[in-house]
Amino acid sequence: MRYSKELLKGSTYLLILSVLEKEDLYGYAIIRELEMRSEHAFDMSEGTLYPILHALEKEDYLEAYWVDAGSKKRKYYHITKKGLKNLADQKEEWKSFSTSVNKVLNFA
Amino acid sequence: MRYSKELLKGSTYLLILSVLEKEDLYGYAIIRELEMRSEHAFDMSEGTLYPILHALEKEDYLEAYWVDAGSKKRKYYHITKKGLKNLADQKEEWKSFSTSVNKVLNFA
DNA sequence: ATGTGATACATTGTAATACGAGGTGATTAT
DNA sequence: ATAATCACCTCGTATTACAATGTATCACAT
Repeated sequence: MRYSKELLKGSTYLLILSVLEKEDLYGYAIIRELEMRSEHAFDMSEGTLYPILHALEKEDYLEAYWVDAGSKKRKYYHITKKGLKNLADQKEEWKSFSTSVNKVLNFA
Repeated sequence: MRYSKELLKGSTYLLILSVLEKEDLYGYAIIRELEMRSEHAFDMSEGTLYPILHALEKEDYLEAYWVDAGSKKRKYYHITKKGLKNLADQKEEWKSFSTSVNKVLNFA
């Protein structure tokens, strides 16, 4: 990560759901997509991603299905209605949060 | 806090140093100042603030001195040169971080 | 005078977080 | 052949923020 991991805390769920908003992706591809969109600011480790995907699935924000790619197996994740709702909420929260930080920093 | 505490993680050091950039303040006043600047978005608890102040002092980002206010004692904190440098770095990091999040969210 | 809320400092235990380290196995490029 | 990449996973650890709790003073109303 280009950022101190501390600063990143709390935004990973948002980032992952956001990447899955428009298309289903499997774990490894999510990492690549995040790298691309953030221009390598967010190079998430697998040890971070997989547990979060499992947690999001458990909360019914994501649904998983396996797809055969030759002899390899990929686990695709699809965002649910509940997940979309949560994503919208988290986006709002992010906007509000960053606005508040900027106020404190006098960037307003 | 108006935000999930998770989202806030990692920005508290930045927020506190930022409040002390222009003037010395004591713990309780830092909380009030943060509340004011953020329009009550950040209502930091004392259990969060004091340990962080001690940590910032230990790292020589802050210097503390006691001031008598009647029979009450207030512990004022002054930001050091090293602290100002760190604050500048953290501000840059914050700008860069929020830009990257916005890229991923397609707010760009 | 008594109690309540605000002021002002502090510590301790706990849950959540992100990640490094480690593991398995297949595929592709050198 | 063998190194790198792809693709999944788990476990242990350090860090974080906070609720809970404690001490003591002060202002103000009852």
